[in-house]
Amino acid sequence: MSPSKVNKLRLGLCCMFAREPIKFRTTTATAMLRLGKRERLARVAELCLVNADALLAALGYCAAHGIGAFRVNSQILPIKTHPTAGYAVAELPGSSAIVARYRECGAFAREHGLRLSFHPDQFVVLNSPNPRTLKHSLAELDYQAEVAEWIGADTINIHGGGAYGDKPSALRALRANIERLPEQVRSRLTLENDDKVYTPEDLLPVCNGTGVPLVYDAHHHRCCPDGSTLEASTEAVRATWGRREPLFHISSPLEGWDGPKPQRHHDYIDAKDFPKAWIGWLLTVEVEAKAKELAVAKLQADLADSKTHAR
DNA sequence: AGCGGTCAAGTTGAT
DNA sequence: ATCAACTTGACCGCT
Repeated sequence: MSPSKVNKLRLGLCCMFAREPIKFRTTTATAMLRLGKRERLARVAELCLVNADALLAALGYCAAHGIGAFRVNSQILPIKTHPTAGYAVAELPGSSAIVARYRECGAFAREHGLRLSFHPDQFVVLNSPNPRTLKHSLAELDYQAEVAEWIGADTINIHGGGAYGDKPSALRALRANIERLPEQVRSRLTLENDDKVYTPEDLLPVCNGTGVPLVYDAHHHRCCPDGSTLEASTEAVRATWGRREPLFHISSPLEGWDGPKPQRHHDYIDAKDFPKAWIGWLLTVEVEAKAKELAVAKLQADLADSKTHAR
């Protein structure tokens, strides 16, 4: 295979660094609510600005080390949607400088061809029957879409949510709620197969029906299989992206595939776990491994190695 | 500086 | 019933 084919594939780093001294800060709602509103907003504004600087540093690291994508931490604006300690960006002292700093991150990413994504955490459940959970989920998506617009992130990736004992019904609820999303969220939204409820085959009809692409996680598919092979799912999933560059996830099991909890992530990626069917395509693969940038570097080297040493 | 308790939130499955 | 797992331990107040 030619080097140019391999080089179409870019690896992504998720949220944080293991060794490199680049840190994102956060706080707790409890601590902030001990303060008066004025002081609270000042403290939060400081963290938002510090995190913008950290993001710029993170992007600089990626650009310098051939890492083509970076996933942004959900707490980059700390406690943004908390019911009582949350805030609007415009309330923060120096808000225009904060936004300007994030837009600088966006400009840097664009100049260096870096792809940015968000992955709202487990509390964002678009098919929850609990109206408060749904409302909060929508608020969280709005917030992440706001920052995504500043920095030019093209994906906000979530899981299918709960099954609530009736998958077809839960999937209908998911689809209905996707269709009601505001454009700035929906245009970036993606769904990902998870490790215990929703497989690619479960989600593909929702994706094909709504135009929301599917983020294919090979590790989750191995933990929670359906009737489809990795190769067939790769093809079906790729089609949900249309002309956009697909985004996939890779990780390796902490204690092997036969260990007690194969869904737990290892520090590094075992090159044998990296699907050969993914090599040679224009594709982003986010590396979910605890050793973070060290794991990306190792996988870069292993993939380059498998290219030069004929199998 | 180091340490232990705490932290906003949902859902599932293992124990 | 409790708890760990999930993209990830980090923060805070105390000593």
